[in-house]
Amino acid sequence: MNAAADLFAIRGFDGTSMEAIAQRAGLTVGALYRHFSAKGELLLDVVRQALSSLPIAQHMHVVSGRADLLPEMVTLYTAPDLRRLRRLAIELHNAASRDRKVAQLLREFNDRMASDARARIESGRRDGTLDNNRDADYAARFLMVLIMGLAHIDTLYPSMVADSGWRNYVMESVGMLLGINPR
Amino acid sequence: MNAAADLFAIRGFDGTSMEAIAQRAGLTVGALYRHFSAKGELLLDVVRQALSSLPIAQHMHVVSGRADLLPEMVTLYTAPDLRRLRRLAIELHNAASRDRKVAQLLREFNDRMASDARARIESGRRDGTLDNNRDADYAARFLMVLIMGLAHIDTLYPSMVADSGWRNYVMESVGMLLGINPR
Amino acid sequence: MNAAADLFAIRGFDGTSMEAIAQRAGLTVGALYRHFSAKGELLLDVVRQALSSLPIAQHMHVVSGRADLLPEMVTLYTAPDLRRLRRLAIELHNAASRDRKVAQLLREFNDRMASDARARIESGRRDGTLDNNRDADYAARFLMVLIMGLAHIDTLYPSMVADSGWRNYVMESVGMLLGINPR
Amino acid sequence: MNAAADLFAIRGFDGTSMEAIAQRAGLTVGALYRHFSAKGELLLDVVRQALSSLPIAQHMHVVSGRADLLPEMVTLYTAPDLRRLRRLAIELHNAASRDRKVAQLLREFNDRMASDARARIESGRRDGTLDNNRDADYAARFLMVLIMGLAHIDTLYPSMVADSGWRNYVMESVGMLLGINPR
DNA sequence: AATGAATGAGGTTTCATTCAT
DNA sequence: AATGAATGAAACCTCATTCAT
Repeated sequence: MNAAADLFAIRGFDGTSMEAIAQRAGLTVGALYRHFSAKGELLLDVVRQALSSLPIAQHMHVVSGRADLLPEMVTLYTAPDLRRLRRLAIELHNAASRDRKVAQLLREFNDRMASDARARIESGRRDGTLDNNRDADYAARFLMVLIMGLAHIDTLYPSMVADSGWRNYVMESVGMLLGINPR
Repeated sequence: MNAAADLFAIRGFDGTSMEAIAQRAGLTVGALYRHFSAKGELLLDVVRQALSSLPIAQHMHVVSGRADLLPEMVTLYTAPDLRRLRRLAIELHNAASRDRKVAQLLREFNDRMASDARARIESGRRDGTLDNNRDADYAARFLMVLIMGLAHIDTLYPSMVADSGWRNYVMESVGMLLGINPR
Repeated sequence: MNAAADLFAIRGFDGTSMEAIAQRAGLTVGALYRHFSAKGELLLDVVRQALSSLPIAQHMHVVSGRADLLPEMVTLYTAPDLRRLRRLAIELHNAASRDRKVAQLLREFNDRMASDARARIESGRRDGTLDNNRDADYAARFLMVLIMGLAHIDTLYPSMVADSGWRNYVMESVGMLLGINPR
Repeated sequence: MNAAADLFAIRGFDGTSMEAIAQRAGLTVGALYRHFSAKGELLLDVVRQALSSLPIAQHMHVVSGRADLLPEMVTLYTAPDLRRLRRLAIELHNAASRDRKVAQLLREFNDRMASDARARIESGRRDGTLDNNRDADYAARFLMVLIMGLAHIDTLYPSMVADSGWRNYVMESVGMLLGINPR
């Protein structure tokens, strides 16, 4: 599964052969088929694992409720060492537009993430961390959209990946959008 | 080329056969090869045409300089009838991560777009349309990132596509980020 | 198609690879797929051709109506040089029990054959060639069943294939069953 | 072995995997190989068992010598609940045309059956049950051929399977062929 | 005795590309 | 310029068989 995730991220689903996955995993193709009934099934499993290992998903479980962490959570996606993760995220969307099941998994995941973000925003407003009355649901989804955009940073502006000024700009922008109160 | 663009958007580059393209274009495979020396070449041409037909590119040529149009330009990407365009944009990024030449085309295009946006922002500041001192270059790129995120709206939140509240939210947010002055 | 028919008869459908068919036909596998969309389709076409080339089918078109030819028509199936045809007939039944479409083709064909035989029997009774009142429909089907049994002669009793006494016995038996009048 | 016989009858030899047999038998592939050295060996054993469980074979042992039972013995093969048996019989012939050893088993079996039938016919003539001078050996083999034809009744004329008029017709015909005296 | 993961060879199918016509 | 049959190299998948446990 690790091998598959790697290759799907590097070469895409269509560009990755079962042979290649098997080789990278140190097995034969037949062996692969004992564990995954089809290539599509393997993708599905990779998707499931990838989604739950995504930084936002991790955050959601570990640190609950705090709104002031949202800017950091978004900015996380620009980290230089997450390049593969970004590719995989895009690949997921790609697969989703071709495969019903992947699409559903993705939709469920995104809804869950948006829900969490929204809850944080609403709680932030109650405790005064946030000072902004714009629709919380839209705000939450806007953040997710932004994250998805950031996943393309490597092809859009490769030079930004290592640019700390850019990271600050992103954080600040998210803060503005949500209306985070200075300290 | 139109047929190819359609199919690349719907099924992806790998998922589209030369046979299928020929059929949709109303000719045969052999004829296709008289015009394009290889499938990759065809992709490149499709990319070139697609990039120049993208709404931003159009805007750039037609209406120059005005900063207050930026929110609209971004929001354009959420229109229900541009679904195929969004798919194609993503597919381009996909191709770029596999193909050097596509990657270069895309980089050049994005740089041009960011330049234009930046010029608008700077001009907006001079004439008072914008009231904001944050880095203009980052701002321009941020908009491009956002547009790319919006290209994923169909898989992220299909229900938002026809939601006019959402469109307003996006416009408003872009306005906030740029510091557009209420006229 | 000829190559396929040969091989299906010799090794059966499952035992015949597209590679083998291509080789025998002097082509490559890919070329085969330009003409037949799948192995099953090829089988179907072979079946169609085989059915219409079957001796009974030929007889039906050429010599119509005469009842006194029925014994010969049945006995035909024991001829030494029709071994491949017998194998193919059995293979058809085999395929029919696995594949819906083949089953339907076969059913339609058998019904047509039985109809023809029945018409001959009824006409034979009217003109006095046959002297027997047993149900004509059952009689016609019984002949078809018998033919199918004779298709197994090579595995049942290989030595009978070249035995002219046996051929006479079969003809005589069919005559008895139908009540053919000694001229 | 029972599981194997079932599956061979339903899906054919080639269409049945060792995995499937193991599963249906409630064990694993490895276990299967402890009992049968190869798939072909398993087939051979299934064939042996199937042949000895065939109705004729049973009859032969239980009720010996009587000629007047022959029509019933033949007609037995049209019973609605013997569908699987008919499929298996055909499958045996199929296997025989591919596998030497199966072919030999089948030949021996058929010779034994024909011998028995012939003995009954000859004894029937001596005791006056049968009134017919045609060659007893041919007659016996003709019955076997007929039985084989009846094995195809499900694909030839499915509607006949439950038709009691048809059963009578078959019995009567066999009676005629053998010259059974109305008691 | 039994398990079930692993192998390796083979099967069907697809497809970019070529080429005689 | 166009056709469409043909090629050859892959791709996905299956399966009889083996073998460490």
